[in-house]
Amino acid sequence: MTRKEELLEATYRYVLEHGLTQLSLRPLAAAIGSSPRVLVFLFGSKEGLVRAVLARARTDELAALDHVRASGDAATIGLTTAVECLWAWLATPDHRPVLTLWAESYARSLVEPGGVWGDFAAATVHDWLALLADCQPARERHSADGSARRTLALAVLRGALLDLLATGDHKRVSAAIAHQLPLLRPASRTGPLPSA
Amino acid sequence: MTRKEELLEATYRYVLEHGLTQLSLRPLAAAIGSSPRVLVFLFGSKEGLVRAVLARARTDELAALDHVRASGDAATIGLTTAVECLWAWLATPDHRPVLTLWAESYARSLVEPGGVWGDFAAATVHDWLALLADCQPARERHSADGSARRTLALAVLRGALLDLLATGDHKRVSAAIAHQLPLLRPASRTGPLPSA
DNA sequence: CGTCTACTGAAACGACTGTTTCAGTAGACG
DNA sequence: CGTCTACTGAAACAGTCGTTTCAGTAGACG
Repeated sequence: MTRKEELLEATYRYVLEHGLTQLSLRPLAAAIGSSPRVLVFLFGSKEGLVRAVLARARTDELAALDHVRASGDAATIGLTTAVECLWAWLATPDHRPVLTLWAESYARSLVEPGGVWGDFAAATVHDWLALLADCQPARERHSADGSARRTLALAVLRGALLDLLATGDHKRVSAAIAHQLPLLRPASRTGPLPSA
Repeated sequence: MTRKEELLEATYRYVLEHGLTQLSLRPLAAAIGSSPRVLVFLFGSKEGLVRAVLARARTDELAALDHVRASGDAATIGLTTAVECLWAWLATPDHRPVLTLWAESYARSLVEPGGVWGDFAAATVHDWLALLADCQPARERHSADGSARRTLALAVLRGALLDLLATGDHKRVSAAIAHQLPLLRPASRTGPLPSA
């Protein structure tokens, strides 16, 4: 592992604790045992460092998504199972820092669309919708109804995440997700079913 | 209207365009025709000004909530109508700046819980849950099931808002909300109903 | 040995930050 | 008129910011 990779990992850990929008080179360098000079030398500029951190965070996010894809042939598990699996990942306490960073980056890209943060918000919406589409049966996937239903599934997950990050009330929010799960079946079979 | 109120309104408009976390006194003062000296004199400090702006934004938010409460005796409209009404407000293009500011403040209070931003995120979750509880029938309101269902309603609204702010795809997101509406009826009557 | 490349510490640069100091101005009151 | 209070413009203060300059050090190669 090169020195650059080491410093990126250390910076990533620092950012998970202190946030990214107010990141400053001198306090960061002091905390991770480096210097502003070296950080700029290795990453080109502070902007380059921030980009690298965002890319590093994206690695974690994509890993979570791939974990869902790998939990069986995607198209067979359906939205319900996908949401269940994704929520299990989102609600894991260890993932809280990276999810807070995610929320911070999302909001930042809404306020300042251009520049370093770019279209982070739109990109992540697209990523997650693509995953959910992969989990839908082919016929449902390409229908307007299917588009609305995976959009709904994503909204429930994102909204529940915001609630959980703010209140920490795992029990209440997970109960809400549990409420929603049976309602994500194909439209022709909405409502309480005798079995799957 | 005092000079202080005028400057607060001008600052509020400026913040809706430029964001709040990166607010700086000199560019702000230049844009609204004042000076850093006067802003500090009137609001005590930059922190005092930020607090005043947050309180000003809260005024808009509470006005929207009261608008729902006033649209009929709250307890009689139910979660479905409440969500429908709230989404109409959230999806109004004119409200986009204040909602972006809301998302920014929400994320900021997650990253830095203490200080100026305080418990903004937790407080706003509580406000909205309280409104939704007001819209539930008394018996449902005090049940664990009712708590989960209004939590779910809030999550859908918040998640859909994040999607809309990032993509602007009003049609797709509103379709998702429309999908959810019939599913928010009391649990004993979940699923497609013959009528209300 | 000499030389070249990769890397890094210390310090300085200019631009910005919130805040304060100082010197007023404008208006009300006696 | 004098005086007092409320307000404000200009400038300076001390601090931090990202970045750059300069002067090296360490190691590889010939």
